[in-house]
Amino acid sequence: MQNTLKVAVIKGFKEIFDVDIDNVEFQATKKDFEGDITIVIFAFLRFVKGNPVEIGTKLGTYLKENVAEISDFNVVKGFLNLVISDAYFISDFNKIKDNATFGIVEPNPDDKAVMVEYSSPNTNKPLHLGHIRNNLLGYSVAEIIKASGKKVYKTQIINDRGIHICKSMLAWQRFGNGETPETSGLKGDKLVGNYYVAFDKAYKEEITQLIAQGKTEEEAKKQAPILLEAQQMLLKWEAGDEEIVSLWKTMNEWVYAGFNETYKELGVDFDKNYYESNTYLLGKDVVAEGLKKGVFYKKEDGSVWIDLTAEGLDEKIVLRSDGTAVYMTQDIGTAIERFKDYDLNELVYTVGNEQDYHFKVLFLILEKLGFDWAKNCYHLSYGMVDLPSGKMKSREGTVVDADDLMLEMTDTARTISQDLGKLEGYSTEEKEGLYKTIGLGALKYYILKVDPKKRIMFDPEESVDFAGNTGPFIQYTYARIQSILRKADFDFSITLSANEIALHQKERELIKQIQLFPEVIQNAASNHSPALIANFTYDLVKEYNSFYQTVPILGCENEKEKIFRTQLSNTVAEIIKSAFKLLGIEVPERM
RNA sequence: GGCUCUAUAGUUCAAGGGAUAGAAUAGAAGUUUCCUAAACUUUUGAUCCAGGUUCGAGUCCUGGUGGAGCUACCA
Repeated sequence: MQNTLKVAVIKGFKEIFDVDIDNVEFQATKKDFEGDITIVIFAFLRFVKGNPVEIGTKLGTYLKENVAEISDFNVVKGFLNLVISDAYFISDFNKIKDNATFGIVEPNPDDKAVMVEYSSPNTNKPLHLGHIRNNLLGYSVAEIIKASGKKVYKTQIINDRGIHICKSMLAWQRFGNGETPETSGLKGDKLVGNYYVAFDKAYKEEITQLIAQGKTEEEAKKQAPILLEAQQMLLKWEAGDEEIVSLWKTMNEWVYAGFNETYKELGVDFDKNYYESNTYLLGKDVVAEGLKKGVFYKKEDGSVWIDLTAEGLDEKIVLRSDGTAVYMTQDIGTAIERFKDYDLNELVYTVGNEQDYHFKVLFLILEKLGFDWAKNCYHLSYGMVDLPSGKMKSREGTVVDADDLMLEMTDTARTISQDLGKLEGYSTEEKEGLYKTIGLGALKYYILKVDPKKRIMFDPEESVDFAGNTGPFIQYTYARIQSILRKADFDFSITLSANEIALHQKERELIKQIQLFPEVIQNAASNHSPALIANFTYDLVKEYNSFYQTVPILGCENEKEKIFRTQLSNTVAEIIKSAFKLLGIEVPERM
């Protein structure tokens, strides 16, 4: 429609005013004014001198005469509001209702793919609320990009090596008495996490002792025997010590089993896992090459650096003086590896905003090394999840555990559902599945509706609601529509033409909202923002509920209107379902 | 100190440089003979401050102020 109008407007300006307009911008007409689509005349004042109202009137008259779909117009100040004919809306809606994948673009198999990295946990502790935001965002963005017509690979890099896992291993050796997930009944990640905490406790005790013996705090922190032992263990691991490597493998397997449970509950998945134990040596040869090319330089002590002061950043180390890799080295190597492994065009990193600087530097380095895909790397940066009690700190035990939180949400959904008592005739199993759908729907929607780069204040006690702009509110609308469809004992699949029905105002509004869906998906994909999908869906539901309360659907006496309104309901439900799928949220048939 | 992000109703979130800044929640008042009241309708209430650019600024620019993060030969 916009394209048709654009051509007509350009032609109109040429014929009426004899000027060439390069671009025309449209916006949806505000609800308080009559019309469907609006052209802002002010924007043309630099081409055509004169009174905006006069220009708008002339253009409106021209469009009404020359564009079949424009049935009327009005001009308010500098705004030309165009009224689009019912016939256009009805014929467009008929196309949408028969299109099962409306808004979703199939990927072209020949196109290069997008890789989305998210989650990327450490193997020394369970997933927490921060990981939930990361996982939900990464998964949803991957699904949205897929729906926008690109092939997508979901990946995570598992940080399975380093001093942190040695700490858990050491504590387990010392205090564990051979405890396993089986003997303790604990999830593997929880078990290993407990030993990480145990290490920290023992470490702190040793520090206190050393300080009592007269050391400074700094000395004590560096000299605590348990820490030195953990560092020894890391060296042994790097040397391939059989006993250490075997323990490392065992404990990591426990953690992976635990993570997989959490991922499954959360509804996220991955196409490929990268393990840091395999990738931590990558990147060194690239640094060597870069050194030859003069991208990097070497200091007297042998460490390698890049000077980014010309770009307004600092100098950054890329290789230690002992020749070992740092985080940046690995990331350089891993990025290159990924572009070798897959036919990629774009790489998205879902990582918290505390690493904004790191990724800015990383992308800049890749660009300087001459990789032209560097400009297609994107850091999907998101804000922290804050608790009323302050920042989450794993060492202080002030974290909200991912599994616990999901359980809590399901419990809340159960309580509310039971109070409402609407699920008679459902088996216990079906009910439990539904509580999970609703509870997780609330959690996911709550987190995804917020602009990723903003921080979220999360109050576990009360912040996740079931009324208002929430997941369950939208799920409820879907379930209600399913109820209508179950009761519709007539054939609502037949297609009605424009001369058979006249549109009610609420139906026009609803169709306009429905038509936006494909554009919203594209926008959400290019902005990497699930929040756009969430807020669109909420607007759609608001519009539908208003329609639902205003005009009778099954109770409508006019048979054709009844059919049309049922079709509208069905289409709204289909879009809710598609949109929520992109957010990783399920929709219930009943609730 | 330097760099980055952020600031909108009491609270949680919206607003592609466009019209009278929208929702939700909390507060006040109402609506169930049709389809699920987890709904709907009405109502009170906000752009951190000072400049600038523009026909037009919550949005862009400059300078403040508040909040957060980064500024490791940790990851």
